[in-house]
Amino acid sequence: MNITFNNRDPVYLQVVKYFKEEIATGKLASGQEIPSRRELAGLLQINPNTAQRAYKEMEEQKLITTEGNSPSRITTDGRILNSIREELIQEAVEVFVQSIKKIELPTDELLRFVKEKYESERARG
Amino acid sequence: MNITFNNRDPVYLQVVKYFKEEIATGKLASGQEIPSRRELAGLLQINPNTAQRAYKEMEEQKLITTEGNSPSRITTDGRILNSIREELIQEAVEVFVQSIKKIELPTDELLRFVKEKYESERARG
DNA sequence: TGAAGTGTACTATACACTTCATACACTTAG
DNA sequence: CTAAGTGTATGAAGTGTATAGTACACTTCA
Repeated sequence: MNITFNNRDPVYLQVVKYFKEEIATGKLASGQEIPSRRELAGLLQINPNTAQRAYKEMEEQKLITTEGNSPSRITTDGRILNSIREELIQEAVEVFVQSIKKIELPTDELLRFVKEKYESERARG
Repeated sequence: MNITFNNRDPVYLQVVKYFKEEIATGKLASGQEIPSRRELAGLLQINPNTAQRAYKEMEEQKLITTEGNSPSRITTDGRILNSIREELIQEAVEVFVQSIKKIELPTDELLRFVKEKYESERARG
């Protein structure tokens, strides 16, 4: 569990995004068990209610499923699993373009900035 | 005054960003007068205190200056004016890269997504 | 059977932040 | 001088999030 919270966004949404990223990168697989609410709360040092809220959000988005009181699992719905990666990318690109478009920067210049920053960031990570 | 507010970010910060964009694109020039707090509030349909807070924020960032109760003006400090554009770009790129880096997308693929979205957006605007 | 763990739900509280309402001192135009 | 407009300051109100505590039905397992 390698996750650091920022103060800007709600914790439960950051948890949701974390799980989406884990799925998108294959670190969490179809049908895989995930920690219980209380266990996750302990791992991340957050309140159990916050963990519950994150899981509830993921249930509604059909990322995970829960039957009775069995441990929750990553969904086995292939369409959803495949769409998560695409969704994360499109969402990030959308937000970025909206935030930058008023500057009226030439396309090649913009791409150069992105390429530079992205590669320097990947070199570290 | 062409500005639409979202519900996610504080209004006063959206106002600040709006002014920065106007400066970065040359629509607001060095030393130019800007509306009074109450006048801006009327134009944007916001509370005068919210306008005040936006102006206060811009004062602190030295984007605008106010002497006595004369109308506030865009700063004439060339270094600041030149840095605003760069700042907006770098900030947007930084946020974008941070939000996307965990997906581990090949660089060329990422650039293709950005290029596509950016150009389709500029075609409309 | 009984204890522990599970998901779920509810209320109450605290805190940070934004926005709103009001007031005050000052300057300027009529 | 008076009235309107200006910038500024202060406290109240509203909103959303996180936390705390409790409760209940259910399953699992010793």
